[in-house]
Amino acid sequence: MEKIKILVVDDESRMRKLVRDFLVREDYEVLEAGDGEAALDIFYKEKNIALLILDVMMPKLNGWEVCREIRETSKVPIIMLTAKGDEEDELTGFDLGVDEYISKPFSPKILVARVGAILRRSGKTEEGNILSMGGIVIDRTAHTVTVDGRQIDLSFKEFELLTYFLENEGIALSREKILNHVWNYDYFGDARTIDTHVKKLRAKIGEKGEYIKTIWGMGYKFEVE
Amino acid sequence: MEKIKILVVDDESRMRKLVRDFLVREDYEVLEAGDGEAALDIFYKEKNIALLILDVMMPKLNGWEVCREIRETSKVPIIMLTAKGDEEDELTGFDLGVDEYISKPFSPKILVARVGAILRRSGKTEEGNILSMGGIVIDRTAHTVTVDGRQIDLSFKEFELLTYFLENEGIALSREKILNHVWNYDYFGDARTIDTHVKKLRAKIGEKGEYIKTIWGMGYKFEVE
DNA sequence: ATAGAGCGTCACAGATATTTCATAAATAAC
DNA sequence: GTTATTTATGAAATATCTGTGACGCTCTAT
Repeated sequence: MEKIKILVVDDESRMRKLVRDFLVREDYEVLEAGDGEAALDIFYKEKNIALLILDVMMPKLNGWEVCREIRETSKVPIIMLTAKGDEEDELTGFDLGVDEYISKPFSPKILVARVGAILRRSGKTEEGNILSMGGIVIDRTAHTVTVDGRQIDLSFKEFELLTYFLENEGIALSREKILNHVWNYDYFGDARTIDTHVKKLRAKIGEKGEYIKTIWGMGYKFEVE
Repeated sequence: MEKIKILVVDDESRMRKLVRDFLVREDYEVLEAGDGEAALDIFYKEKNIALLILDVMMPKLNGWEVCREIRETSKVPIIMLTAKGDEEDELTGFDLGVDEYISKPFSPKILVARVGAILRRSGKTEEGNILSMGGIVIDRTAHTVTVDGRQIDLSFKEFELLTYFLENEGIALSREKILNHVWNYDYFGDARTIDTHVKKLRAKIGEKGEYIKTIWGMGYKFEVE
């Protein structure tokens, strides 16, 4: 099983190292960025980053700016680090969609505990890695899918696509959005390739295929009635 | 739309009242319990409680015990209130599956912000992507429209057009303006096509079609009497 | 080397939406 | 009231989009 990836962004390498050490001890995989721009680069390039730890004070793009940018396209959990225990800052953060807020200096134990809690909550942790809806069960850890209890074989892309649909139940997804998430964000190909995968997916999940609805002129939507 | 229910548990009624006041102001529905047992009673009896706010120090069952009990059967978000800024307590809490941890004395603003953040995270709050007027509800996220609760099917253009109308309620819109916004800026066709779309829209939304008013010699206006 | 799976592309048919057009109805101006 | 202009309507003509099967490319296991 792959390790859970955490991106730590801080301009002080000493601080990054400190955080990294504690996280690595808990068996996370830690990526580092020294400023906001680098953070965005890594975030978009690297797939499956489970959590961001962002320092507020940084050159180029500060923590809030990175947060805002990321939130345009992703719901990845974000923990903010800030030097002051300033209440206003904290409020700004929650508005932007920050999940946690830890003020320096912090105890590493607290950091680790919060990281654990937040990952547990977002279902990205070893155990609770199951997505289930309308009789479709996706076990991300085992990389298996069952429909009404019967296991079905999906290719890698099909698996990713179905997962993306389940994660966004009830939300209309444009082809572009799907491409950006299931394929690489800089994928430069025919959007119609999605159609083909949707077709196969629908065929493989049988009657549940109806849950994948076509929104004419727009894209698709997964919806369980 | 029903209000979001929050259960506040604290043995000090003064504290409950304080918390309640701030939450009610944010339009949540607040239930109260004065001790752990009462909390469990209410939690199991009442349905759809979206969030628990638990004081740690309470008679009968304390906050940790209530939390453990609840976690046997539910993943409802839990915020813990504790008097001391004790780190050990906080760590205990995260292990038990506490979602947030606020130490007294706290600023009500922070409380409200965290409640908002946690509910947003758990997807219990309807995102602000809903336009509603005079019984017409447009959910941009799901790309659906309901009229008096009944869902209706709209084509892409119809959807865009209706959205544009709702966004500009009470404002007279020239055909040119409509073309520029709903169609492309460089659309190179007959403005009469709007008439056709308006006709269809009116037909599809039934009696509410009267809200789309014709302004003779000028264009249209969406207005709820 | 070969067969097979996965993936992306393409073309075509069928489905659906959009636009245009002719005509009827409504409104304003005189 | 009559005329000129504007809008509503239904139907027909276009345009656009999606579903589908086929094909080729790449990678992997044999």
